Amino acid sequence: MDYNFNEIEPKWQQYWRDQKTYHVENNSEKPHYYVLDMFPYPSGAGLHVGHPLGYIASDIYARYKRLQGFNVLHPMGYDAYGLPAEQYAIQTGQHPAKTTEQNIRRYREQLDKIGFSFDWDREVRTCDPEYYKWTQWTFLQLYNHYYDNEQGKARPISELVAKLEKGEQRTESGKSWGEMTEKEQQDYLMNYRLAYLADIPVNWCAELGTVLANDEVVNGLSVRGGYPVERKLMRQWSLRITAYAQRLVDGLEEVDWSESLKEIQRNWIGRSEGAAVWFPLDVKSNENVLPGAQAYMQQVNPQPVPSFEIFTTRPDTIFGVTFMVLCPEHELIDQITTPEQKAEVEAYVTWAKNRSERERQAEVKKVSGVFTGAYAINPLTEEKIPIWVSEYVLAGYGTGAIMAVPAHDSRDFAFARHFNLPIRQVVSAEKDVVSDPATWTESLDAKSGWSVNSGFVTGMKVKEAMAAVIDKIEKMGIGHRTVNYRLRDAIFSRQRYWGEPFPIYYKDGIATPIPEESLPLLLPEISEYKPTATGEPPLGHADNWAWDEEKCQVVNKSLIDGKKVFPLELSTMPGFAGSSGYYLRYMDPHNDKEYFSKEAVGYWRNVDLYVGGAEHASGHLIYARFWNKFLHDIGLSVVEEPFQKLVNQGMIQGRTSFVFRSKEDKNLFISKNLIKNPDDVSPIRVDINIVDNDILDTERFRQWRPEFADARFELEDGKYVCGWEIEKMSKTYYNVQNPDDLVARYGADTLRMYEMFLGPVEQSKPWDTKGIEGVFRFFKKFWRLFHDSDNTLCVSDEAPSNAELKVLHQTIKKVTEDIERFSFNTSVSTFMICTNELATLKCNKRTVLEPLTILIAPFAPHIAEELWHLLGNGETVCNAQWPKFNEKFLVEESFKYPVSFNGKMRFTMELPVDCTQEDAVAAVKASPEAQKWMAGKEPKKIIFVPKRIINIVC
RNA sequence: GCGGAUGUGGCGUAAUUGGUAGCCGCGCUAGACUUAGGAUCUAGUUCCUCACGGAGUGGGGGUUCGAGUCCCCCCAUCCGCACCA
Repeated sequence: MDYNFNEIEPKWQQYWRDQKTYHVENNSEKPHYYVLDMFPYPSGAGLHVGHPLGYIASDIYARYKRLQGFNVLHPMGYDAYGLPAEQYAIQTGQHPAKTTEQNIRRYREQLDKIGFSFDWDREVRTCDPEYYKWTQWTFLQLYNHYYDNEQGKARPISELVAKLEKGEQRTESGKSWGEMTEKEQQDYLMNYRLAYLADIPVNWCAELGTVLANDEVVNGLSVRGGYPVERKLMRQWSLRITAYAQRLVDGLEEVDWSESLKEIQRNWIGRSEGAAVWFPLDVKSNENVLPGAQAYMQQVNPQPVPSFEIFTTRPDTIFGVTFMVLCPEHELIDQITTPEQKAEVEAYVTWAKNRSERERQAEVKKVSGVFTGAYAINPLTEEKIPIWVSEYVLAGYGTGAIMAVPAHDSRDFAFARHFNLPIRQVVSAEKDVVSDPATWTESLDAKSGWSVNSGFVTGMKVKEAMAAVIDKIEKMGIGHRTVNYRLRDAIFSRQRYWGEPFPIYYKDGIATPIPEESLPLLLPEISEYKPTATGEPPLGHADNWAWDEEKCQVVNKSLIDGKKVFPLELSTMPGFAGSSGYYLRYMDPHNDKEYFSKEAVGYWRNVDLYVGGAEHASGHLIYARFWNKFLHDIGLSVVEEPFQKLVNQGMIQGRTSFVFRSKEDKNLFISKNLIKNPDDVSPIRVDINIVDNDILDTERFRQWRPEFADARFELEDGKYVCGWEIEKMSKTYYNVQNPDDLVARYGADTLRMYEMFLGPVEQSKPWDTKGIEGVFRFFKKFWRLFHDSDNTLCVSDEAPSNAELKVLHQTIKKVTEDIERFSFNTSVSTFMICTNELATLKCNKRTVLEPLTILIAPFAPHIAEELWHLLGNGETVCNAQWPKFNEKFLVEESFKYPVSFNGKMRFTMELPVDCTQEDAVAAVKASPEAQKWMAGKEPKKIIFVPKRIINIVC
């Protein structure tokens, strides 16, 4: 064995540990660079080959930057709170801390084998009290701040109180601040705090026994586990992330992220511009039922006549309104419904409210609704329009009421058709072309064209009409320009055990923070991880879970007296709490006085490069941006956007292998290409470990499962060929490729290089072990450049030839450019070409090979380190200097030594515009430069275009 | 339905950024050395054709001296959102 990775890799991994090679200090003369990976949740299944993909890419970049002379922060940690550990605890009674600890140890072992350059001294774990102290601390800061819309940033809640005391800010109820009771004041402030408690409709998952955030629910099912989720009104902690909606949209302009990811975030925030308009109720036609409604509406809106507020993005279509629709939850329904319609409306509202999210979403296309009997007045046309109630209007968006323009909104159109309501065209695609909407099969929704039948805006383009209508509405005092966001506040409570406790206790029903000095508030031990018999969250089982205000400490809850000792909050924080600020903590992970010091954040600023999966687009990446913006407002983080450049690595899918069992004979398995009719066989997934290049190891297959012991095979050319399909990598599909096995067989360097060679980092691709042999072969060849056939070092100090130098400098140039563009697959190719060419040239010159070990060090650190030392260098290749390429060998010298990367050489010279092929050939042959370049050889082919020659193939 | 992305040999991919396709690797074919090889080396490998030659980057059109690359229209696949007024 010549290239012995089994010996090399553990040796240098130990060396790096001993020498603390990757230890990073917070101050340096060198420029700083921060490379971060999304830290993993340590699941019980361990790593599969998909996990390290991003880590390898970021490690290459971090090592490269270090060689370029940067002080590089490249940390790793664990997102250790989470549902699986708790579910496991419920089933087995094992403390989640214990399983988490075990899983972390396994992850660390696996990571270490791959040779990453993490500074493990900076490791953080979200479940560590040293760490979650600062998660709790940030929560208290959020609780103690509100968003000041005038200054456009978070300010201490005490400033708001001061304004209220001075009477500078009116309270909505009309009571002055001084007249309010303590409880009323606190309730009032809750409407402003950035972390607040409120009764809100939440996503309740009965199976998991907890509420979930919007991004944790997909199609009415929980992301974890896939259990049904229903809407329920509950008193929950929330984060007022909506206050930052505009800044979250604007900030996307500042960062270097992929367009698709920015787009996902923009859609999630869902900014839409439009107008809010008051539609007055038609009082005359409703007089008999309206005294209550009138009083109510006069109270909630400043209009002289009782009115409904609607939101629209198409104010230009206001002349086409033929009815109004309220959501079933709308508070005015009861008041306006006429006695004749009452029974029907109530039945509908009850039915709608009891439907689950899933039912609603599954039946989106079904039209339902009911007429209230009441009418409103279109404020511009003064027409009387009927008011309906329907599910398709959502309570959570806008005002829960819409003006319906069936001609120009497909949902309104469907509704109008179903209930036979009038449809009126007010926009035409081409100027002045109108038709009878009765003949339409669909509405004209596009925000383009011209207004028709629209009073004073008739003839205007849609865009102008929008502006004109809003101006008019504002002048009339019945509405205004406004912006709406789809983004909702983030629900922050979880009815779980394994998460950060809230540093909050309840004094006379008022949420009260525990003093900052008493943090962290430790997660208590409990006997059982399930909810309590009374339906309280698991923390209800904790005996030591009450707060003694005098002693400032946690005490047994039997001591609760309502005077000094009070109950503590029973829910815990969600997963995204701990992951929202971890990148800042890495800067100063052992600081017990502050979240992180001003010096540390002043030096590192923000993450320069963040690598991770795109699945966090609408979760973690929004929450972290919000978190960071808040910390920026209160003067902690120095850059508003936390992640400057973001690279999303693609998912690695599994390639599942199948055997085909005959339906007639249970013991007969037919090779893929011998199947006559697919219906005659049933495909069965087989473990990819007993399949090699789609060829089944029939012996091992018989041993794999008892039921296959008597298997017989119909072979082609003596082989059993399996079928395959690309699926998610999962244990149950037997298609999981474990990195440890590959490291054992080929070494970490080969695994690293091969994962990069697979294709662009950003692309999702199936795992396929086939090609790894090629990379392994490359390393053996590379090793042989330095060694004789008897495996002794054979590097010479002779001066290299220009041909050799040309190969080296081309490699330096190409690899440097590739790393900068994050195109690691092409760098691997470059190394292979370089090695092949040097082997052909029989190059063994130190001045060529030594820089090469540095170039390959980011990709294959172990072999690079070994060769570096074999060449007689001390210290570590990790601190070497990245070689610079010399143009001389790329341009001038290439004339003499036309070694080329793709078998073609390029030569450019000026030619007349009307030059023919013959003229060009003659001109080339006559040119001294070209002659020099071709070095006496005859050109085989000259490809030219007017003005210049492109390729000359010798 | 809306939004985003992608489409190149048997397969993963590359293409000097608009320059005359298929680099590198896998696989395959032939050969060499070998007791043997799933080791190593050499040559070949887009397709059609014995060959000459021709076709060719999902399909169709366009711009250009020149298009895998730019523009328009389809088709297919993947991802995200989904009654958001």
